[in-house]
Amino acid sequence: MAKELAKQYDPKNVEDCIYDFWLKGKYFHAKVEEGKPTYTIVIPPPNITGQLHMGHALDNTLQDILIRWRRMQGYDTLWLPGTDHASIATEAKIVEAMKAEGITKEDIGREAFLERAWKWKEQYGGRIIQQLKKMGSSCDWDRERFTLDEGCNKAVLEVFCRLYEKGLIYRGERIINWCPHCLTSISDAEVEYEDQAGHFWHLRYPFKDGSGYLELATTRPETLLGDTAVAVNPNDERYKDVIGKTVILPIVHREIPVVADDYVEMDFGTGVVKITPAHDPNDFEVGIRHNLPVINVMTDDAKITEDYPAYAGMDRFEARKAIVRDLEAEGALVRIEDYSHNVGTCYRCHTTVEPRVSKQWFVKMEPLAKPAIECVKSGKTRFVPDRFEKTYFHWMENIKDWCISRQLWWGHRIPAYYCDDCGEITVAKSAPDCCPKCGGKVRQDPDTLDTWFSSALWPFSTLGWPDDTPELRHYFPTNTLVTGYDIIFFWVARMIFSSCEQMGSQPFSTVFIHGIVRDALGRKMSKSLGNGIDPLEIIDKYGADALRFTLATGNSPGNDMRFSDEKVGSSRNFANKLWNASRFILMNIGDDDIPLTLPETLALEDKWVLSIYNDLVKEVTENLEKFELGIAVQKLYDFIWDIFCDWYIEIAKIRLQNGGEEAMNAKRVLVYVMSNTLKLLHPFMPFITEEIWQTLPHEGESIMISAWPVYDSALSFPEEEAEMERIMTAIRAIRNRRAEMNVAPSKKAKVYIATSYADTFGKAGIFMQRLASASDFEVGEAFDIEGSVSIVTSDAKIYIPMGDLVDFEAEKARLNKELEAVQKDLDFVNNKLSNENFVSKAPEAVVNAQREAAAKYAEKIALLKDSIAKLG
RNA sequence: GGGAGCAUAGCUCAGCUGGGAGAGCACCUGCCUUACAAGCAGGGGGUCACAGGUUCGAGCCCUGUUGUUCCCACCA
Repeated sequence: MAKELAKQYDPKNVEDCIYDFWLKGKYFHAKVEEGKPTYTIVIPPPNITGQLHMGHALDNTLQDILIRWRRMQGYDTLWLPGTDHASIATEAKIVEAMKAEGITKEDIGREAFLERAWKWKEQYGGRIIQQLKKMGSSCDWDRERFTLDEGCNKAVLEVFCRLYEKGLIYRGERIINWCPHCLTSISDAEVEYEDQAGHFWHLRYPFKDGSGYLELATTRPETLLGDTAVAVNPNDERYKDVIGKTVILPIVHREIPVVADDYVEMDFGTGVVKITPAHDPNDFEVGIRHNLPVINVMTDDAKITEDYPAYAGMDRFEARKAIVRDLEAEGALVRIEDYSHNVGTCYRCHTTVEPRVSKQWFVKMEPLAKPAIECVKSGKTRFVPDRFEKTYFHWMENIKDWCISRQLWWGHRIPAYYCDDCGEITVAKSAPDCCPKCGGKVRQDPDTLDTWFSSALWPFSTLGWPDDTPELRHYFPTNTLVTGYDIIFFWVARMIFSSCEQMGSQPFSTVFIHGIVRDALGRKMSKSLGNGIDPLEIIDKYGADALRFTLATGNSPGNDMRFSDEKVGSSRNFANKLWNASRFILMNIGDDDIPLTLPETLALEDKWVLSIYNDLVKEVTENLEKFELGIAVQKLYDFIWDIFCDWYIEIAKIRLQNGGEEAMNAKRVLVYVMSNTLKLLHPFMPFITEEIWQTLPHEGESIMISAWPVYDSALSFPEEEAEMERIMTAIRAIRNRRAEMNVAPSKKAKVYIATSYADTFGKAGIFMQRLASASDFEVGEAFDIEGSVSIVTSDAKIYIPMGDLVDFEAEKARLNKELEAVQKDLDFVNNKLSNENFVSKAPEAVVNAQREAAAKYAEKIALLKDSIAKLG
């Protein structure tokens, strides 16, 4: 039965085993129980290319805490897991692997490429799932999904067609962000702006009529090849006369007009701007307003086209140098100025994006944004912390159309079919045999959709939509979405508008936002810095519980946290503390049969610990409801370590040693408090709590399906709490005094307590022996002890005869010092109480508390004075 | 240019709706007190960034300042 347990807890022997036990019990599986309240979380699907990092570890710890807690509360709980196909990232990985073999995408063709991609997915896609299991994640693995699986594809096609029919998806030639490295368009959200040091090249564009020139500045001289106008502000007095004139583009020697447009700022630079509609979003708009030609001067990989033989084939930055040189030779270069400016880069590869005109598919956002804004404004979806709603609104209110087509193969293929004969475009869920208009041959659009298009449908596509499934009816809308603030735009916002549009309802009621996990120095963990900490290594070293506990403790909603090894170390110590507390209990109960209920007779200390435990239940539950996970876990830590271990167990030893019924009662309370506290801690530290709970007397198969404790007014004992507090104060005061005097714990001394709380202290004698090195103990109204140290608390005066150890002068000085301090306290409180305004305006409870404090201080002063007087 | 966060003990951070400041780590002292030295007991250490204001009362609310981090934005 009672096996010999190691002094130190070793998570390695425990965690995998317990996880298998949970899987075998099917405890993670959501059963779709009609009539039961539900609690649902869909996982932010990690990329199949990814390896578990601290961000995942935090995100999934928080989700698992919420899920486990709600499951114990009796909800029909679903945590739906899955992975994301991550089109750009995955395709890049496979292309790279092929490069090593010396082949390209084009060499093998689309089908063979996709075959490879799926193979890759089968091989590596499950890796991160295994890693999530190491964390203890209680996902319903029977319902694992993939953003590119059949069901998600069905949902994607449905949404695409619906939006197309409503006119909310269109195809058009627009200026988009192009990544010359990834060779695809990317959305606005996927552009990351970086401040880069660059230059301002001041150039001269001469008038055709020879009447001088216009001076302007550019940060990108190479785009000059595509200039089709020069613009000034219509209200700019300086240039009133040149509007409509013609200038000669340097180097190219093309004639281009001077146009007037409000876009030009008069007080910036010279007030003249070169207009390159094909390579600048603003210029593109200007071009439309003035009906300017659009001249694309670059290839897909950002090299100059054959149209400019002098620069053809040059990379854009190479071409820049060559063009500047030629400008200088031509006398068109005025000067070069240092200038730092914002440059857009690809979020994946950080290549400078090239704005480029091309034909792409777009989602018209404005009509979709409106209901999505309303969804949050009305409170159907709320953000925790709510300041992120501001971010969300700002983005939604200024949203532009979403470029959704990608020039990639790995992804959901756009369901648009073009007729080569008549040019008809057919958008349909399944490929038409021929053109519905002319019967001609059709071919499908080669492009795929932005990965986020399918992730946007995740909360309902994973539940079976567009089919009407029991899961969808039962679990949708979901409850909580847990994610980092860094993907509010990418994902959260898009799920909200997609759900509002397709489901007519919010996808989830709460968005619980967390920050990012930084390294010990506060730096973002990154591959290039090499400062990433591998969660799996941490688990290996300290255990998953310690990692989870650390992440939960550090969590304050929406805030970043720093991660360090030392923090996990103290979490591990806590796990060990828990382990040893349980060892102590197990050693004491031995083979005894311990009922799981509380005994009829409760001792003072029992009532005290139960009362505090009972409040803890209430507080932890409330904290969880408010997503204050870090506060909840801190309270559990304090209770377990300070209250239960340091005080209750120590005191319980007295009765345990006495044996008999007393001992049995103590055991029952120990088991009761311990196992119920384990339940409260279980969502945070699932493995060790299960392990201990199983070895303690228990009912049921697993702690993870046991009932979450509820507050019980029968366990509220405020009177006993106050009594214990008096005793504890006295014990602390004695310990303090002895420590100051450097008295070894082994040197026991008799303790006399003079107090008006004789009843209370009457019960404390044995505590004093155990916890305050008392050899003997006496309570009375007053004592007159020769050669003793006296200690004063607000409830009692304590004498400890120490004989020759006592230095009367020092003793007197100390007491006087203390008297002074207490007098100060009393003055402060009295000052408050004599303030008319305070007494009349402050709440009664606050005033009463101050009055009580004053009385205590006064009492203590009296006792101190008495002591001093006795010393002569 | 707009917006947001942060500033509390040597370090990392809590501090819920305003009622005399807390934890962990680190440090100092004493203890192997048979659950735990990954521990026990005790201790030192803070004009809560600065300046105003509201209030009987401000770490907390308001205004401004400074420092710092981040997000958004088309000034070529």
